Amino acid sequence: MARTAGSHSDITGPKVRDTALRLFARHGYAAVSMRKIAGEVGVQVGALYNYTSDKQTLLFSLLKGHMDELLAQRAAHATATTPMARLEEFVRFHIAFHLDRPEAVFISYMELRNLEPANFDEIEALRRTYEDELETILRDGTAAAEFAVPDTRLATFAVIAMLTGVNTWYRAGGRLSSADVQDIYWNMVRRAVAA
Amino acid sequence: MARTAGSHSDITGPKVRDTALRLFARHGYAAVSMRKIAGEVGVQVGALYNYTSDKQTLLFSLLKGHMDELLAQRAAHATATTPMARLEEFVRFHIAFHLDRPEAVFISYMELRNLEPANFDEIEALRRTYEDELETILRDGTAAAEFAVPDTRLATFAVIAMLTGVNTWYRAGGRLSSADVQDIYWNMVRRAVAA
DNA sequence: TGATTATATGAACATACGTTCAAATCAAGG
DNA sequence: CCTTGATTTGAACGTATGTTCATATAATCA
Repeated sequence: MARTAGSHSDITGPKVRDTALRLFARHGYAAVSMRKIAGEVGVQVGALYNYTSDKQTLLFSLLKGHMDELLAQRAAHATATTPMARLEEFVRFHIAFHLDRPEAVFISYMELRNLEPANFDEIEALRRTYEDELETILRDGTAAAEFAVPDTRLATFAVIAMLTGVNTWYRAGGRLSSADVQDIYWNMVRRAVAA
Repeated sequence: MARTAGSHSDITGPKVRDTALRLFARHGYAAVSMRKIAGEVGVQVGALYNYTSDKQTLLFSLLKGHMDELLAQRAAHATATTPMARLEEFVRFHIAFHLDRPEAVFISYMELRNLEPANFDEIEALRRTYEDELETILRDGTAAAEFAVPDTRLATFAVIAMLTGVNTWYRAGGRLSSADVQDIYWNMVRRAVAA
């Protein structure tokens, strides 16, 4: 017996995960059937259930994996000390990370509403943790008079929306590199919040 | 015979449209069945087809109506002359308009991928028209040395993403009014682009 | 090789989908 | 009141959905 156990211990086959990620991003969770995923993997639909307990768990697992990696990589890259340097680091990290995995980013806010409540709450808590890192930077910088931000919570939302928006237009291989985009956006963010 | 004619002339019943808008925004186009819409309207599913030729046309009609109103209202509110004043006017208009109809805004970029190609192209053209208005302002201001924007196309995307992001957190009746939000965001936008 | 375990198949299940249409109901005017 | 036309019903259509499971195949290791 190899059927996957409870939802906490799915070790979904990577090919199933990759295929589901791509199809969910392209057509949306509700519009992609388990049979479509199986077809792209090259397998009959029943075989998918050796790798996930159900479709909802597959979606949740993709979003959870994405958020876990976001927080892990962010922790690994946070080394600066002054608010200004920390903000620049955050901006560059956010753009680089998000441009590297557009599909995971896309479904991670597009398919949130298709999560069952408990799963939704778990993903939202992780997102909140990430946003709080930026807010802390903005608050520290404001306290140190490096930034002039009247409302740190709003500024956090504004900066994150602006940065994540890059994914709506950026295409790898286009006129600009990730580093180019980072330079331009960092310039705008800095001027928007600097004292 | 009263069945709706071709998709160009649907005069969908307002209650059907309102219900569909709300359900599509809450659960997503693919997850909402015609039977669910009918149930909320208080009618059997067959009756819906007196008001729309099919489900896809219903979605398209909602998005088209939203974009048409966006462009019409924008045209009615564009009166300023200097780049700085025009930018402020655009920022305040965008926030006010979007905060007023969060559900229409939500489905208008969330359900784009569920449009058939021809319908998608039509909505995208309207969106592009709107974005071009902002880009023109940024270019004029840069030429007049009022703004310092290295890449007007990127700055356009950045500003629009930042402004539209308001809809992800704003809730009517909360701590801030639409005017408060406009003040705070205009302050950030101005500093991000000003020379 | 033979036994054991891990995967894959193919068919079935109950349910849901978008759409159509004859028949029933309703609204308005003469 | 009766006719005419607009609207709604209720049932049916073919197809698709997520999930299960006995059976068959493939891989692993003694």
